[in-house]
Amino acid sequence: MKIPREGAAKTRQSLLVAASEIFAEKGYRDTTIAEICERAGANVAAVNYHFGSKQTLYAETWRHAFSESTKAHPPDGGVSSDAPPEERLRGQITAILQRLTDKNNREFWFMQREMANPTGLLEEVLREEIHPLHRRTTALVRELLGPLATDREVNFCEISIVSQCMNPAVARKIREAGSTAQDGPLGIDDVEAYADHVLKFSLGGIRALLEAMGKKQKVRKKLRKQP
Amino acid sequence: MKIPREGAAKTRQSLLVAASEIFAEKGYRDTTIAEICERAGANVAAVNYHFGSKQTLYAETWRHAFSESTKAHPPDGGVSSDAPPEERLRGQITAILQRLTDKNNREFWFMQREMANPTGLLEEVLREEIHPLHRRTTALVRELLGPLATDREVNFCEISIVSQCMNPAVARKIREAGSTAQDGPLGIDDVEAYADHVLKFSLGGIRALLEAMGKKQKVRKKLRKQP
Amino acid sequence: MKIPREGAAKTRQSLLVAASEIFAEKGYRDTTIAEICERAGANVAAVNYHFGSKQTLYAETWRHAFSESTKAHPPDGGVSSDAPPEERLRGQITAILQRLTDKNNREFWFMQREMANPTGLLEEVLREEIHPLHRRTTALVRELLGPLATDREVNFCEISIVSQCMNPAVARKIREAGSTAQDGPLGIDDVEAYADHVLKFSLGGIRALLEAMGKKQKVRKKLRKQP
Amino acid sequence: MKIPREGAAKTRQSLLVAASEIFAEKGYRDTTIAEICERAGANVAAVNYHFGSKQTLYAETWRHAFSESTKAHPPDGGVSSDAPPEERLRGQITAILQRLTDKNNREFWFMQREMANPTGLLEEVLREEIHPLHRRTTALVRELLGPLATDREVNFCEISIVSQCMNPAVARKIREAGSTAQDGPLGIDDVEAYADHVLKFSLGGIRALLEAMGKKQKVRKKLRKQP
DNA sequence: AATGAATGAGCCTTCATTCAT
DNA sequence: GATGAATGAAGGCTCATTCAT
Repeated sequence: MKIPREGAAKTRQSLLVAASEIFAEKGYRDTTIAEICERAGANVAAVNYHFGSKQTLYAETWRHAFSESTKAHPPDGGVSSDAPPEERLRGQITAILQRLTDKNNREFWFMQREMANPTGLLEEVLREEIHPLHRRTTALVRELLGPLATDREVNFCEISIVSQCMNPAVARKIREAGSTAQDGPLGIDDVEAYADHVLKFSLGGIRALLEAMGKKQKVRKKLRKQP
Repeated sequence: MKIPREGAAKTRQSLLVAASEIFAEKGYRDTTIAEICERAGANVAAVNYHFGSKQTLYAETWRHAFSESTKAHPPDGGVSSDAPPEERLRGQITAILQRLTDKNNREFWFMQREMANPTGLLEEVLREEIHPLHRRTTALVRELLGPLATDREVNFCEISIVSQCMNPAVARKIREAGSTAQDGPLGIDDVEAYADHVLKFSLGGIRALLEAMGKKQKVRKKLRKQP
Repeated sequence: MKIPREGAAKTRQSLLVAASEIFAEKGYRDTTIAEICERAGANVAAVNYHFGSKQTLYAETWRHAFSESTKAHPPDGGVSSDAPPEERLRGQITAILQRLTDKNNREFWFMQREMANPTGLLEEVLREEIHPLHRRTTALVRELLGPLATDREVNFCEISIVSQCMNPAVARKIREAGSTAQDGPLGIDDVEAYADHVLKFSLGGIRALLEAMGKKQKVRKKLRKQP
Repeated sequence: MKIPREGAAKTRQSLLVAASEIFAEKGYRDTTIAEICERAGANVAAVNYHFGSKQTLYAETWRHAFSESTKAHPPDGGVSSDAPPEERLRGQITAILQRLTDKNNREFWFMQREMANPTGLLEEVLREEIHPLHRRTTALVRELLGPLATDREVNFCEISIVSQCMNPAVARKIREAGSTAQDGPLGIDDVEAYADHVLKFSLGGIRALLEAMGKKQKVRKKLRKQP
C-alpha cells in the first residue's frame, strides 16, 4: 500500500512538482490541496506536514519555478557581453521569449496570475528576481540611447521592448500555435521569427528616438546661441 | 430595516456596480456574494434573485464593464478617418491607453484575470469585442506597411504596437502613480507622455520594417535582372 | 401585461389546478410555490395571498382532488343496490380501479404520499372520506360471509379485496401501460381484465372462507352434541 | 470535544444507522444532514466525508436496509423446497409479512417513499432485489395454476397475493396495533392470523381460477368435437 | 515520520413569506 | 386587489487544517 520511499524528502519533491503543475494551470484559489496530494501520490495531510500551509507551498512552488526558469534560460540569451549592443539586445529578447514559451516553464503563468491576483507574498520574489532582469535591460537601453536620453525615455523604451515579449496574448498564441497547429517546426520557427521581428522593430524605435533627440539637441543649441 | 425601493432596477444597478468593483479587485473566486450584496446595500439573496447565480452576475458584470468602456473611449481616439495614418495610429494608441487607465474602467482587470484564469464563459465576449478592435489596428498597420508586407509581418507589427499599450505592468504603474504618488497631474501627464513615446517608437519600428522590405525588394529586382 | 380576469377567484381556481398537478407529481416538499404560480400564470405571492400558506393550499388541493374523484366515480360502480352481492362486489372493485386509474385523478398519489410522509393535516380527510368507503365494502363482505363470520374475518377479507385494487404497483403498471404502450384499448382493457380477475379471485377466497367456517361449524355442532 | 475513534468504519456505521432511522421516518427531503450527524455523534461534514453526498448516503442506506432485511427474513419463510406448494406459499406469505412488520426494518418505508417520490437512483435496487422475489412467487403460482394458465393469469394472481401482503394500510395497522394498543400479544398474533387468512383466501382464489379454466377447457373440447 | 479520519468555518443557493406600492 | 421586489433562514457541500495514532 505504501510507495517505497528511498528518502524522506522524496515526497516533498513530488508535492512540489504536482503543485507546480496544478497551481500554474488553475491558480491558487482553484487548486485544492487534495488534488495536489493525489497527483503526488501522498496523503491529504502531506502538504501541511511538509510545508505547513497551502500558502507556504504556493510561495515555495513559485520560487522553485522561477529559479528553475532562470537556470534554464540565462538572461543574456547566450550572447557574450563583449558583443555589440544590438546583438546583446537580440540575446535578451530571445531569452525572454524562450523562457516564456518553454513548455516546462510555469513561471510565466504564475506571474500572470500574480499580476491579476496578487497574493502579496510574492512581491518579494518579484523584487528579488524580476528587477535585476529589468535593470539589465535598462542598462542596455541606456547604452543604445546614449547619455543624452532622459531617464524617462530610457524607462519607456525598456517597457516597449519587454512588453512586446511579455504580452500574454503573444505567449498564448505561440503556445497554441505550437500545440494545436501541425505541431512541428511552426512552434519554434514562430518564436524565432517573432524574436527577429521584435529586434528589428525595437531597433527602429530606438533609432527614431535618437533622431528626435538629435533634433531637440539642435534646437536647444540654436536657442542657446540666440538668447 | 428595509431600504426604500424607489425603482425596480435600482438594486440591480447597485449590485452591478459593487460586483464590478469587487470582482475586478479580487477575482471571481475570492469574491463572495455576501460582500457584493453588503456593499450594494442589499440582501444576501439579492444576487440570486436578480441574476440567478454568481456566474451569471460575473458574466453580466464583465459584459457591462466592457461595453461601458467601449462607449466611453471610442477606439479611434477621436481622430477622423480622413486624417493621415500616423495621426490615426496616435488615436488608436491613445484610445487603448486611456481606456486602460480610466479609473472607472475595470475591463482591463477582468481581461487579465480571464487570461490567467479563464472561465470559458468569456471567450465569446473576447471574440465579439476584442477581435474587431484588433482588425481595426491590423488594417491601419497594413496601410502603413503597404501591400508588399506579408500577413505575418503585419500581424507581428500589430502585436508589437498593442503589446506596448496593454502591458499590465504599464497599467499598474500608471494606476499606482496616479493613486499613490502625489495624486495629481502625474497620472494623466504620464499617460500622454507614454502615448507619445509609443507612437514615436512604433513609427520608428515600422519605418525599419519598410526599409528592410525595400532592401529585399531591390535584391529581388537585381536577381530578376540577372537570372 | 395582465391577463384579463373575469372574476377575482379565477386565479384561485388556476392555482388549485396547477397545485393539484404538481403536488401529485412531486409531493409536498419538492413542489415550489414558484412553480405552481408560474403554471397558473399568477404572481409568486398569489399562493400566500389566496391561501395564506403553502400548507393550506396543499390541504385545500387534497380535499379538492378527493371530492372531485368521489364525484366522478360513484363507489358502487353504477351497480344497483338491488343487484346480487356478487354483482355489487364487481361494482365496488371496478369503482376503485377506475378511480385509481382515471388520468385526471390525483387523489391516489396524494394518498400514497400521505402514507409515506404523513403531514397530519390529512388524517381528518382520511377519516371523513375513506372510512365510509371501507364501511360500505365491509358491509358487503359481511353480507357475503354471512352472520357466522367473526369481525376479524370480515375485516381481513375486506383488506384482501381492497388491497388487490389499491396496490400502487398495479396502479403504476396500468398507468404506464396506458401512457407508453400503444396508448389505446390496452389501458382500459387491462383494467377491466384485472377487475374480472380480482372479482373471480376474491369470490374464490370468500368461498374458501365459507367452507372453512362450515367445517368449524360442524365440528362445533359435534362437540355440542357430545359434551 | 472529539469522540475517541476506535475504528475507521465505526463512524460510518453510526451514520448509516442514524440515516436509516431518520430517512425512514421523514423521507429524503425532510431529513437534514445535520440531524443525521447529530444523532450519529459526528460532525456536520461527516456525511460528505464518508459518503460523498446526501444522495449517496441515501442510496447506501436503502441498500443496507434492504440487504439486512433479506438476511433476517429468508424469502421462503423457512419452508423447505420439498414441501407441497401450499406450504411453500404459506412460507412466502409469512416471509413478506414478517419482513414488513419487523420493527427493525425500514425497508418497507423506503419503498413506500420511493413509489410515491421516486428518486430514480433506486430503480436499480428494485430491479436487483425485488424482481427475484417476484419471480420466485410467480414460479410458485405457475406451479399451483398448472401449465394451462396464461401468463397474464399467473401475473394477475401473483399480484393478488403479494398485494394482500404489501398493502401499506395493513402494515400500518399492524404496526400501530403492536405499538399503541395493549402492546402485547396482539402484534405478533395479528400477523400470524392475517398470514393464515391470506393463505386461505388466496388458495380459494386460485381454486376458483382453476375451476374457471377447467370449464373453458371443457367448452373447448366440446367445440373441438363439433366443428 | 506519516497517515487518514475528523473538524468547523464559510460559501452558494433555494424558497416560503412579507412589504411597499 | 394584486404585484414583484426583497428578505432571511436554512441546507448541502467544499476544503484547509488538526488530531490521534
